[in-house]
Parts: sequence; structure tokens; C-alpha cells
Amino acid sequence: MPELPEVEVVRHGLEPAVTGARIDAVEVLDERSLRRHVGPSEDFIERLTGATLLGAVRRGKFLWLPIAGPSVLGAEPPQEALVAHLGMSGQVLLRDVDAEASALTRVRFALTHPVHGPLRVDFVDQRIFGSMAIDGLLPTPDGAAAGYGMPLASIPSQVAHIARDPLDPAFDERLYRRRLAAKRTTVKRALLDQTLISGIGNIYADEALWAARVHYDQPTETLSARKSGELLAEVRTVLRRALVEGGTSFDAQYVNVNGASGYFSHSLRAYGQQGTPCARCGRLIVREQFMNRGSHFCPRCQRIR
DNA sequence: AGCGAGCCCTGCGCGC
DNA sequence: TGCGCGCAGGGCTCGC
Repeated sequence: MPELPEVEVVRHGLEPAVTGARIDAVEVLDERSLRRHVGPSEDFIERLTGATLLGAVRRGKFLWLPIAGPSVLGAEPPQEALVAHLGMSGQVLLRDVDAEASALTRVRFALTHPVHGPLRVDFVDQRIFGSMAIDGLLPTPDGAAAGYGMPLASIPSQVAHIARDPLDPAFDERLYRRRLAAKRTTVKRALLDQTLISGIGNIYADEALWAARVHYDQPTETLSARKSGELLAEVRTVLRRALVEGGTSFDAQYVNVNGASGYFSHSLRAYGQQGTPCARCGRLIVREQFMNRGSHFCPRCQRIR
């Protein structure tokens, strides 16, 4: 599901609810959702119960909630965080304390916020490709804030290999362009490589490639510096636009923390548009199998050259 | 280094 | 109506 805009919508909704909130209780309804947690679910529950959450941070498609250190004064920087990845179908929902959990709820948290009072956070995930874990925080190599949401220069160890995303002020565009040019691969594969540039998934890769008129299978070393710059600009544009519209929802699988859908599906020009005319030239959009998924593009506007 | 395949899963919509 | 198949916003690991 969720790519950068959808995860950011979730982070943004979660931030005011969890910042400064204390975890009163944790319920693990399906252990498979803790696949990436090192240790048993009892350990996950024990370490979180009574802990205070400090905020909500995102890099690419990863989300984490730093946990207050043991100091009563809270003067020490946090040492660990609750890390969440939504996978293909994960949701984080804010619910009333007495609301029924849906059948697909995998982990539930009861929180008390100093201002808003008691609330519940449900981690819902149909396919269980998403996960939650407690993870240690490491200093960022460049000393900059690790992600969007808190000015904290430390990152969960599980997220350390993930590149900064293109909306991150500390995203190093020169480094990205250099690494992209040095790669011996094709351009969509590179856009989906989260260790090169993060936050882009199948939808926004196809949308940005369409906007930049680049074929998904174009070898990266044949992409001119100018085209490469245009493509990155289109990536940023499409991510920002999708964010403004609340993300892309095709069905109930993607919703914000209040259960509402996003509107960007109405703005898609390539993804899922096979058989409909290209908005630029009128030629029918084509869908091809690529990396075990669909790639959608205009055969006239987007050619390998 | 890069790539394809396989794996982790559930549920939906479609065609027969 | 029922069933099988293909499809789905991701990512990690392995062997070539």
C-alpha cells in the first residue's frame, strides 16, 4: 500500500495523539506482526507498558515512535523506538477506548495522553507484511535529523540502511545523482531501491516516470544528467501532490488514522490506467509485467532512448 | 553488483 | 452459487 505520502498522512495523524502519551497496556493479537521484533511478544509488551512516547518520525515508508529514556526528568535522549512498517496493507487507527477491534487488528495499545486523555491505537494489517518492533536508536552518520517529525539525529538500527527520502531537507541530491549514474540497472528498479532513494513504491514510480516521459526499463547509465534531474523533480512533485490529497486509496486498505480515504487515485495518469488514453498524447496506456508487478506507461511518450 | 525467484500473508474480483 | 486464478501501495534473503 502505503508509500511515502500515505505513511506521512499516518505519521501526521499519529503525532498529536502519541506525543507525550503513556502506554498503559499492549495487546498482541497476532505474533506474526512482531516478526521484526527481536525477542518474544512478552518482551515487546513488557518494554512498552508504562513507557512514554515522544513523537512520531518517518523516513521513506518507515515510521517510528521514540520512547522516553529511564530518567525521570527526561533529560537523556531516547535510546529506543517503537518501529512500524505498514507493508502492503497496514493501517494505524486511533479509536475510542471502548470501540470493538476489527478482525484484522494485530496489535492494540491503550494510551493516556496528558491533554486528550485515554485513547486506543490499533495496528491493523490484512496481509501481515507490515510489522512492529522495538529497536535501538543509532546516531545518524551525517548528524542531521533522522527523518521527518522530530529533530532527533538518531535512527532505529532496522532503518539505518534506508536512504533519505526526496522530501527530506537532508536528502543529498548530488550523492543520489552520482550513485544513480554509477548503477548498472534500469531506472524503475533504481527508483524502487530504498537504499538509494526511499519512499517511492510502484504507484509513484509509474507516475513520476510518466510525468518525466521516461521508460521504466531505460538503463540508468543512459539517462542524461538533465533527464535524471527532471525525473527527481517529478518524483518530488507527485509525492507532494499526493500528500496534499491525503494519499492514494483504492479501497479500505489505505486510510488515515481516522479511517478516511485519500483522493489521489483520481489524479493517477499511469498507474492502473491501462487501456485508457494517455492524458498527454491520447495513445492507450499499457501495462507490462515487471519485477513481479505491473508497470504502467505510455508507449508513445515513454520510450527507451 | 545485480537480478530473479521465493517467501512472508489475506482477501477481493473475475471468468468459467 | 461455487471455485480457482490472478491480482494487490513492500521488503528481505538466497543462489547464480
